[in-house]
Amino acid sequence: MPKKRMNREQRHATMADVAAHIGVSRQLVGLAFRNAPGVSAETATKIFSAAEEIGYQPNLAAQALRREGSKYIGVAYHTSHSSSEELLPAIYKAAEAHGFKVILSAISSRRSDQEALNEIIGHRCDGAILISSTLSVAHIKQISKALPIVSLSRRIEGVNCGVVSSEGERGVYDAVQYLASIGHQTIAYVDTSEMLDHEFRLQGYLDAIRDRKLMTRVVTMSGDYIESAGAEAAKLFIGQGGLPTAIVCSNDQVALGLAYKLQQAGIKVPDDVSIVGYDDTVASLPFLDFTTVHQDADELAQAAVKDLAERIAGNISSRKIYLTSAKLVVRSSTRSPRTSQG
Amino acid sequence: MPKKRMNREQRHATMADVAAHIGVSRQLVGLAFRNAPGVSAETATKIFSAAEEIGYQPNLAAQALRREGSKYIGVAYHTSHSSSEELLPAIYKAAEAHGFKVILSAISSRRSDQEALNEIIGHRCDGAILISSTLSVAHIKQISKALPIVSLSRRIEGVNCGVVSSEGERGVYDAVQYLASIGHQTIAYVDTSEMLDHEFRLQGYLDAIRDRKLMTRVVTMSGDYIESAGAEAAKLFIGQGGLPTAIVCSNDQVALGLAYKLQQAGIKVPDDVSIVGYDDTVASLPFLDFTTVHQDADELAQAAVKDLAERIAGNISSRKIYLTSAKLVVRSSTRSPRTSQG
DNA sequence: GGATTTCGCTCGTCTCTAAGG
DNA sequence: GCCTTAGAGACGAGCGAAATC
Repeated sequence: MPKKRMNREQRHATMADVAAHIGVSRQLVGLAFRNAPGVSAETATKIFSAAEEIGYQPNLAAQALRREGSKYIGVAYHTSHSSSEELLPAIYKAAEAHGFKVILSAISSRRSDQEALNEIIGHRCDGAILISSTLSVAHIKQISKALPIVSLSRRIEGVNCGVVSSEGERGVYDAVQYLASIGHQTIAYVDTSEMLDHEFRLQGYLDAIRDRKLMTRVVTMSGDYIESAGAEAAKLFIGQGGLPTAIVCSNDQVALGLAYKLQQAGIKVPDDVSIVGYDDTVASLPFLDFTTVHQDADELAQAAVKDLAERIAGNISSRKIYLTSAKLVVRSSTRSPRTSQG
Repeated sequence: MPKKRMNREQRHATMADVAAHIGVSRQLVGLAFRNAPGVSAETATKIFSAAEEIGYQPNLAAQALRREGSKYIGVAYHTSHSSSEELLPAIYKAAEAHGFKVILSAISSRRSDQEALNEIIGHRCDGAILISSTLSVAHIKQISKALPIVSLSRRIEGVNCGVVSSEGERGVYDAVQYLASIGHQTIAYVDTSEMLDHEFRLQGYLDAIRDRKLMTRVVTMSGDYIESAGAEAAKLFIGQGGLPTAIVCSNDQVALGLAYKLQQAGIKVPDDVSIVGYDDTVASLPFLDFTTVHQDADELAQAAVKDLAERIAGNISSRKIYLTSAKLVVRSSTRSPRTSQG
């Protein structure tokens, strides 16, 4: 004897409940919640206070189903990337400003990009932001036919989607120029080949070194954990004897691993060696206070959401790339090199 | 002249499309996708391959709307907590095993617990897991009337919800006992008063110190960033002269900040001072290799999801607490103290 | 007649009953 | 009995059109 319906107390309130509570039609409640014109101010207040009283919250599934667009933006991101800490809140905010809600879909070693994307499609998101996605170009190309896509932190080519990334070549270039300007002659770079878009940051290093007519010294790492990549790099620098006076890293986590390991070996930062990171995530922690290249989460998020919103509206359909600012922030992990003595 | 309907190509495929494609009824497709009995194996394969071909993905909104239960579990979590990295994938997995999908809802300085929860309610999740929620007891109490709740990493009292947390008192107790057993006499503890459930870990320290008849030395920090709390604690230890031979921290991030700052001051870990963390997040990074207390993300996630699933099924309605294992993992940040010399 | 309110159909799926091969 | 279809009524809200004051 299955009961047809839960009793009133136990189920969630609906528009009809709100309407019945104050004796108006369900549709009128709907208009009020959509801020549609045609609801008198007086009635609106009555409706909202009644909704509050009985604890009404709009059913998002019903809205998404009925609307022509779901008004959702799907965001696929890696739980293990520290940059998400800043990025996700920024995306929430930017999405809200454009009238979208956010559906997060996590990627991890146990949950593939594809699974994350399927969930986004299942929710009928109007568009998706893929953060640091490693899906193949062909695959993203195919997906982008069904759904507007923005690739964040990966400058994918050959796909008609939005591409948003910080201008790594500029940021690293500036960092190297700065180091050279305060007297550094041997400036090394720690490259992490598995990191997306690593090549642009590396290029910035190479360009600056060329312009300054210095010697390049690039250490390329491929570790899983990026902090560990920095630590491994430290071993190489120590082992090879000639320690450079400055080291630029492809990201903050690498810089942390590097600095930690160097200091453990009795090499002081910045006294013996200057270190520069990238991203301004952990670098901004007061006890580290690393010089780094700041990429602004809000700027990235706003560019991504704005482009996506326009794609959803049908105003863009070709590839478009946005490079957001990458600004050198000088803190206490860098200083002029010691004047070499005897 | 607004068009009533997008043309077939541009909208997402539905069950009806799949059915039409192979000339069966829409209902049969529904049965197949629900793995309901009454579909021949042959037909099932035809249906699934047709679905694949035309790119059909079930509309989650429609499912959630129609079903008695949405089969969603909402998870509210802080983007800035590193423990989420492991926990979220573990929750996805556990939820799937119980037939639930996961809806993530981020909490940050720009998005309150309340907003996160409203989204979860809006999706009509059947239950919610609140990770490290700082909502008031009264508030959670109220929410738990509308929705089964599990509090993860916060041992909330006075609310009829599931409570899952690692057995911090045991883990820290074991850590201190271990340090004492290898010869340490002065063992300090860094407490972070703003961290949820910090008191249980502290209690483990106090109990072990009492049992070993040693002196307590607790440094209580209240910083925003927990790595910074560790760094600040380092300053205190250095300033106060008498450095302990071992320091136990309330979590790994504190241990990292502490170790970094101590080494910067020329104090070697573990030669001069042994350090123990808690959580086994960053502690497991190879270059750190900190001794720590491991709390198992899968164990936490499974306990949380299982309890929640039973609450949803109506089998539990009172408060129930699960303490998951907290195991000391000895790595290279601890060793016997130097024998003191004149 | 303009502001306010209501009607009626619809989104895609589930679920139930009844019945056909 | 097996597998399959038909038909119909939800679920909760959106939205164009019609009705009311």
